[in-house]
Amino acid sequence: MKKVTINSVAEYAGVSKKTVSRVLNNEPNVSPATREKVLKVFKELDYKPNPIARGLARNKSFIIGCLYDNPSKSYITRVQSGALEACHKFNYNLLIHPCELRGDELIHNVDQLLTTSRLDGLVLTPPFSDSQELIDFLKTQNIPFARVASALEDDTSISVRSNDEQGAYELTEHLISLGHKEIAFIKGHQDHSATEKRFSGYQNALLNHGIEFNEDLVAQGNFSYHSGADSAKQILDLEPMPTAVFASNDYMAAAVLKLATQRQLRVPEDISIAGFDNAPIARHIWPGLTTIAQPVEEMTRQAVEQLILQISDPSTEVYQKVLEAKLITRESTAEK
Amino acid sequence: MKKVTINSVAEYAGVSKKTVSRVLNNEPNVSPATREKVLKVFKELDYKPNPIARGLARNKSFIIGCLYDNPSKSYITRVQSGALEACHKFNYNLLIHPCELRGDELIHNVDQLLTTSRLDGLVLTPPFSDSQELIDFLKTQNIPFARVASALEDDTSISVRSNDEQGAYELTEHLISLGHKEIAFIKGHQDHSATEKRFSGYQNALLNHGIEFNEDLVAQGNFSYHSGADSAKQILDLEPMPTAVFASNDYMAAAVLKLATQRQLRVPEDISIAGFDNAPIARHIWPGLTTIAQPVEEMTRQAVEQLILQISDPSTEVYQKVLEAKLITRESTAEK
DNA sequence: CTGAAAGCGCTTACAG
DNA sequence: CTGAAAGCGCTTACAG
Repeated sequence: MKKVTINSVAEYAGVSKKTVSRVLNNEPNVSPATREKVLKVFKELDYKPNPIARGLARNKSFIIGCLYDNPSKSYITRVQSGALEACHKFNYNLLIHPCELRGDELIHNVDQLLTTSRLDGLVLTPPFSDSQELIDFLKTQNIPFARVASALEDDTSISVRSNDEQGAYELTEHLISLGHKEIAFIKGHQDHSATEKRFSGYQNALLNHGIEFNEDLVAQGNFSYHSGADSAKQILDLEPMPTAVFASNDYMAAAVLKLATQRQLRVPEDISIAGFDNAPIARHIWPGLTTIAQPVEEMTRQAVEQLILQISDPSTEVYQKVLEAKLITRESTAEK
Repeated sequence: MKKVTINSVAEYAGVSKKTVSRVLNNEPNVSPATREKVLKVFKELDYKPNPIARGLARNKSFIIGCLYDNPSKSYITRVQSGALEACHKFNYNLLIHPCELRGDELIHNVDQLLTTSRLDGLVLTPPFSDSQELIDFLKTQNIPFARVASALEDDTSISVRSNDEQGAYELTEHLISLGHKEIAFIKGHQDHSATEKRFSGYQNALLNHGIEFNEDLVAQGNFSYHSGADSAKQILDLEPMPTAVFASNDYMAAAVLKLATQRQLRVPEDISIAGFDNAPIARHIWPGLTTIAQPVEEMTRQAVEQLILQISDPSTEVYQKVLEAKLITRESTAEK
């Protein structure tokens, strides 16, 4: 079976390969008759243009790379789903690249990625979207990128995030409105900018409602279930035990719920528990978790869509957007 | 900033571009001195070979595509993680392609994928690894592929799966050994071959222990949490209520657990619940789920590794492997 | 050990 | 409306 190329098609159809190319790319300036003829030959020979040859000639790959390193698997799944939606809309494909490294290693690793596969652009998710070093590197390499959920101020690059601080503020206010005053807090991963944002939302809500901030009620997690379990132990061992726990994501909140249940505590009667993200697990456990819905898919979808627009036309205005986060109340929180 | 190509390097170093190419690819037949010289120029000019040009010349892309359509997000995450491990080991990258379509649409969609991005190979996960139609298509296209968790008999293509039937048998036997006789079963998605395998493991265990199979105890799920919730309702409404429930995956088992808890049933005292897969959720909920550990990452890792070996050398023997599944007992099952 | 030529399968820029 | 030429940045096959 011989390979079918633009040359075989041209020969078979009795036209030049430039004409074939024109038909292929739906360009004007081809008479309807020849266009018909060429299209017919495409079918007869089952011709498939070679994307690599196209890529070389046009200096494009139609592939977007997605960089991530996140202990929450569901976050990654949602990121991918949003990214894929945007990619497929424009006939791009998505290459995934988890990276566990920091500093020099990170730059080297990304450099390697760009050397192995030519990518038209990169979408950065936390914590990479907050890495100034990486961003500077990408700029020197002249490779377009978009940031998701980044708190970095940089109006020269695409950024879509959600309002973490406001979300945390609302959730804390919700707990306060239920009569809670001793509200423990579990922080997220230190490298993620969302961690500080959520923490200050919590602190500000306390402040504005005249509740004194108590450092003893704060535990350091890293967004993983495991870290939530450690923090849960620390918090549930406090005397007196807080009446509510606000974890910076749903996985950690689920860990608190598990330990509380194991200790025969009733949730929410004995203790209220809330999370953040509205990950699937928030509704898969009993009681369902009160949480903040963060539009992860939508953030990523918009970021990638804008990235592709910018690739097509570098003069496109740099898109910067903040989406709303909203409170979802379920059974895990109740009046004190 | 001018682009640095093999030509600029050759010119700058005062050698032919073939020599540069040799150094680039670590080929022999270059004197140590010239090799040194060229390597130095690489650094000075910060030369990065263009992967697309290489791809065109060698007819390779160093990209593997991963096809999936699975309601279980954690399954996908595990598949990706195994696939990535193998890819990175050989300097390949991974492109992900979820596909929701069946029949003609599916073939067309995959055809489109291959037209947009040249892929060196494809790894098929359930239910695609069981689609004879897709497999036939890929064979006509001459594109290498590997099947994960497929029950299809085809010794001409790479296949790595785990022993679903044996796993289900062991889990059922575990429940029987605890004194259970009315064991409900929730089936998985009809398009997945694992569904029938697990079901027959369950049936055979009953048979071999002299327990009559009762169709009323069987519910049809599709591996999603939602379908598990529907099946749970059906099962827990039975009179008399079964004393144990075996769901074909952990998500569905989690849904049973949630409904049981909502109904004030104590697990495992009032009813034992077990799943399959050993997904993260199995240990994130309370009580933890007894389940069957399926080596999803390892299956995919081996499949992709073999795929890459076959791409490098088509004469490589076709790899076919069945991995063991093993019982993990947690708190959700107990003596009747 | 080294290199000149041809080619991978397309597109771009130009000419008619 | 159509095409011949050159080029994208590499590698392969061959010659010396």
